[in-house]
Amino acid sequence: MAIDLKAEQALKLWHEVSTAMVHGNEPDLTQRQFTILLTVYLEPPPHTVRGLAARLNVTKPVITRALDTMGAMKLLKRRRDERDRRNVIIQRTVEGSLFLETFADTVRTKARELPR
Amino acid sequence: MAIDLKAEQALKLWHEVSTAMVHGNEPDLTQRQFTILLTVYLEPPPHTVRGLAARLNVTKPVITRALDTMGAMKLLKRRRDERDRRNVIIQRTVEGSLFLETFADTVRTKARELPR
DNA sequence: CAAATTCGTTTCGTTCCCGTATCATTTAGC
DNA sequence: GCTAAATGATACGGGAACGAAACGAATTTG
Repeated sequence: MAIDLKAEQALKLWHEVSTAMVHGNEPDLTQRQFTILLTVYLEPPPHTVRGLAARLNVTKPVITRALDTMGAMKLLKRRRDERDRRNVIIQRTVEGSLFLETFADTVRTKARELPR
Repeated sequence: MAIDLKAEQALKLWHEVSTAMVHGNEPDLTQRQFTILLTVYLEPPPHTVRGLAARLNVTKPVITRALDTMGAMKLLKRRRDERDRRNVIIQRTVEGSLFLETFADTVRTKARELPR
């Protein structure tokens, strides 16, 4: 059975989750950074700087900088591709998985509490 | 019937909507700006700078600047409170309503297409 | 009516993100 | 081997957002 949302429910869901994130003290990621993080965790590897840039329609430095920032937060990590040492493979971390699990829980809770 | 999402569905929904927004050429709002916009459109008026700052746990200049930015985009507008001229009332606009309607449509479409 | 308070804005200095252009390293082609 | 191409990182200048503090205007208080 498909997930069917009314327009107001959709907005309310986004509002509550966003408010929870802004209000809380979780890592403060930009829209792009969060999108990059989700892409790495949801789409099949391997992920490269170039691939992510093309996938999200942004320039390469955007990806490099996002990896710097989120790498420092331990949400992602870089690894050299040994088969072609020009490439950098972006990998998940335990901390990143936990962060996204917590986020998913927030979404689920807010969705369940949505008025009909 | 409550909206019941699996963790993976929640992440996937966020990912697809975020990707659509990053990829598209819609107004580029920060997380905070978008949250402010949703608050103004979803919660009962009147909305003041001070009220929004307290509601979202941010400083007042954050609200003032967000109103500058989003006001220039015509997503919101300011009005003096004539009963107490120290206050500024934040109001919706037609453009803002349209923008959020389009956004809600994106969420609904992505939710409906979610795998089980 | 003078002083204190409230409200939104502005200023200041800082930090972060952006796109363009360029760089170093590695690989591929001849 | 030597040049050309590919990949990711970096330098640079510009713009936007940040928090803290100070400010002007309006209102409330004593």
